[in-house]
Amino acid sequence: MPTMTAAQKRAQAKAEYDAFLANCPSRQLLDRISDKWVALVLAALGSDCPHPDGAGEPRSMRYSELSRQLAGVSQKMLTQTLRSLERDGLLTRTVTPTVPVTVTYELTNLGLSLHGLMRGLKVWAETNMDDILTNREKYDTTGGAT
Amino acid sequence: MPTMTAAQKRAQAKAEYDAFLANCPSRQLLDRISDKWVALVLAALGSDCPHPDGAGEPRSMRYSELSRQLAGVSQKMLTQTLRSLERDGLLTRTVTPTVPVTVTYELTNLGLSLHGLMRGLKVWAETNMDDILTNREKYDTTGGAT
DNA sequence: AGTGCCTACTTCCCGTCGGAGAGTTACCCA
DNA sequence: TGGGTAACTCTCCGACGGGAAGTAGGCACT
Repeated sequence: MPTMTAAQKRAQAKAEYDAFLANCPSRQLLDRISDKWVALVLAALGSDCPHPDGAGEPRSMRYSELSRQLAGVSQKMLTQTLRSLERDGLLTRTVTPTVPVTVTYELTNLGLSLHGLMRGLKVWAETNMDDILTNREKYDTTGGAT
Repeated sequence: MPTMTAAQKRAQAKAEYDAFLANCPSRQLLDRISDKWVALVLAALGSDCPHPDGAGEPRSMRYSELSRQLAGVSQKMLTQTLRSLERDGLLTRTVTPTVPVTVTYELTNLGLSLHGLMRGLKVWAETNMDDILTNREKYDTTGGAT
């Protein structure tokens, strides 16, 4: 690939994002979205469960609502996760000056496109839990006691 | 849930797996698969790229091969990740007593079912990298300097 | 015989990250 | 003035990940 304009190079670079490479930006992105709380936040911010096949529409949720739904998340991690997702443009943060201030979060279109995958992960985990548990038992019994 | 056989309880538990609950086993599973290295290992252990639309067949790879492909992974994390994936029955570990011992890893059917999702994540990251980068710039410029 | 090397780990040290929980701000109402 | 609530923010600390060096054991070369 010798003679090439900058634009062409850029276009090719875009096409060549490869998360397998340590220094590729997409690696950092994959790292960020490969996160328990990111997955759960994105899964939560779609419809609850009405459309198991379709992706589901974005659903705006309040901070406290998310905190309740994602049982066990610390406030620190929830805030931190939401901030990074907002920064990446996956969701929007809206402050409404009500009695005590109300903050709502809602998926953007970009976020919605990830939502499908994340919901897929969640569903996969719930679906294959039994198999996994069985495999673990087998592994621990068979190979565990060397 | 008073009178119930163990089998009934198990059946109900299966139906009620919900990764949103902190104490649900599927939460732990989601936590485990929401991992940078897990995602990359699973993505790597499918065909390289020949069938961008189809999932791709499982491809057995050697330890050193994985180590090379997943640039930047520490041996410790690679071993650790592979072990946990083996324990969960997502891949098989095969030791061949060749010159220096050769260890190959290959996806099981269960692993293959996750492979699709992981590849999806990786592709998503590579595809939307530009948007994300743009959003970050915008965010850092707009909201960064309060 | 001894030295070296190769693969696939394992061990140790240490910096960073996540969890727990208390504190803070801002506003309204009694 | 005191209390209550939502959405954080701060602090401490233990656990986890990365880097690098050490290990096993079998062949190959000198």
